[in-house]
Amino acid sequence: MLDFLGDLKRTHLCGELRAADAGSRVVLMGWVNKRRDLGNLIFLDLRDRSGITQVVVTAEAGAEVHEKAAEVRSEFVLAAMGQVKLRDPGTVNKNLPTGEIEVVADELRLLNDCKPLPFTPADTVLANEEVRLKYRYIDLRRAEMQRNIELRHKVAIAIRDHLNAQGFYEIETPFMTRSTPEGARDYLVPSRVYPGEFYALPQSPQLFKQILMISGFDRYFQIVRCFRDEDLRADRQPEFTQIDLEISFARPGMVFHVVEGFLKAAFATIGFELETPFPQMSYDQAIRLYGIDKPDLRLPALAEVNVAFSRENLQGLGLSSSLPLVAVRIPGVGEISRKERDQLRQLYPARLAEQGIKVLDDERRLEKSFPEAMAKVRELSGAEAGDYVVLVGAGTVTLGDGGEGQKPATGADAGVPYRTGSGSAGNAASGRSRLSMRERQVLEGAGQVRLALAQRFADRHKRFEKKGAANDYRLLWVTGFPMFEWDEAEGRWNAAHHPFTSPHEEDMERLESDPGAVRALAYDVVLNGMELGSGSIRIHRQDIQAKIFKALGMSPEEQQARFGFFLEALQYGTPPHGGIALGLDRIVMILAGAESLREVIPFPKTAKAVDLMVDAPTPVSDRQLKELGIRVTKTGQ
RNA sequence: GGGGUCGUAGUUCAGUUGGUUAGAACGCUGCCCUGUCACGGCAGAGGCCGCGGGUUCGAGUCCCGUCGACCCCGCCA
Repeated sequence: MLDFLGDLKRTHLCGELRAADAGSRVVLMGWVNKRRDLGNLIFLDLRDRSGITQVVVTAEAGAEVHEKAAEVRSEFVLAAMGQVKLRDPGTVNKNLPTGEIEVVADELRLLNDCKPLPFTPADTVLANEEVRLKYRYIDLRRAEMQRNIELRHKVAIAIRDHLNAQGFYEIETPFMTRSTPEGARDYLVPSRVYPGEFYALPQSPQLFKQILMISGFDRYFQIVRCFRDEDLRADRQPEFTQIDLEISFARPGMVFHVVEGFLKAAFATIGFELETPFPQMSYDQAIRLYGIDKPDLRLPALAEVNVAFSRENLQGLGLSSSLPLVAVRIPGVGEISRKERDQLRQLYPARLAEQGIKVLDDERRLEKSFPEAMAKVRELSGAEAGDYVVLVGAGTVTLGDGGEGQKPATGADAGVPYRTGSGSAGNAASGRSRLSMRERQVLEGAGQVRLALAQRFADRHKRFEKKGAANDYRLLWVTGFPMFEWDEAEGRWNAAHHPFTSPHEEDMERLESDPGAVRALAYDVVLNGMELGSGSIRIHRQDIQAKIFKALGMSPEEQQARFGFFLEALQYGTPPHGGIALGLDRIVMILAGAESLREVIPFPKTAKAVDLMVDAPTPVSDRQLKELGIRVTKTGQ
């Protein structure tokens, strides 16, 4: 028999009571985390989001309350009234913040019962994720999920407070907007009023926030949901939350300062003091030192070790002498058996072999053949005893075993500047050392080997623990990204960041002559190998914006059709501006020490973009389709 | 789209070389128990071995297909 709440009021939360409260009369309300029924003595662990308090019901308290207590099961919802009592010294529970006291109940109200559960929040072994997601409301009761969601709240509040103090307005932008088929696929929303036409859910509020700058709001931010219809990963959900901001009259340094400020505040929520400002590194440097544009600084950089070998020795090893030979060092690995080493080879991306990139991982054998060179390699890479070192270089022979499907990379050793259509333009002109396509392949290959090994040996070198479980937060800015990337499939240039990014002022005249050499005023903020956010100084002049669209192969008509409203807006007094967007989910994931975004999103989707709890997506009725003027030609099952 | 791991009771898992009636723990039901906090004791219920097909005298186990969860590649301006 269930009771009504009546006008009963809660006096305390379940995690609040301490020894000092002994003697006071309290009313607690919550869920039964666990019951221990000893017959005439029953213990109920009552739980709410603040914690757990032990409620004791004895037979002496009266038949009515005792019978109710005996009836209670896991996750029943009840109100317990009684007196706080100090526990006898022998019965104190040191694992519980409230463990010094208990509530001796003289009355219980059963506010609701609970069916036998698929799993309980009190379980020590975690249920399968499929089950957890289907019964997400139960899963979210678990202490860990409660902590994660609370942390998310605190981080969002800390960031809001910080940005507010810095003069930012939080301004909402539409969810139903225009499809701009560039980059990720859009989620579309059909229009009933205009059959055959669609709104799109925003991949980001990019154009709206730029327009807000045109409108004179000076500093905008929004903690906003964004949508991308692409395949998922542990760190990618189709809907995700961004901390989106834009600043008028901005220089990159201003954006950096703001981001550093609110990240400091976010990390403070877990009691971690972040050092600011963050170091900065150019894109080229990142590739050279780490073989990736989002370097994980917790592990040693790559070392170029060509000088250790003579040209003949390199040729003897089947390696190109004119391309980098890179040492990858993973500290603290210790002895590796032959069998282990063979297994490690499975971790290296298959693409390396196709590209003719060699991984030399038999150090003992190399030492035998080239003792001096290998000593030099260890010196150059800073290796200490127990560090695992493998060499990555470009093979001279790119014909594979079977000799098929492994065409030699064109211009292999020729030092052809990467990303130039012509293959010859402006290396010297820029005054910057540009990586050839082949050099980049070697360095990126080494970067991938580095990450694969780092992950494999995460348990052996403490500094690099699993994805989220960092004890060491290394942030940095990566700057000077190329403006364009050559799209092999489409045979044209793509915007590396997005087409509203301003080219570097010095590189403007190369827009047409040598697009591959143009740097963008774009920047990423990177944490332990994960891209937390990405931003840029935007184009604020219509003429430059049109040039960029043109460089991207967009005809004036197409520009007009897709971005006409924006090109027009740019002409009505647009201030210079720039901004950034950071993934809130990723930040919270890192702070929570979680390994998947799903652990910090209350209602996430599965890898196939399904919500298992509400079972979405679903087919819709013919009536709905008819109203929208839509005919379905292909169904999922 | 491709590769990998997994799918057995409500849950987490075990299940040998293909061989009788598929097990354990927790949970659930009933009984006992006044100091438990992973309470304890006794008894009991609970299975489409993801689904479909095949091989076989015989399939949880082998083969093919399919569905689902997870991880990775592609993809993610």
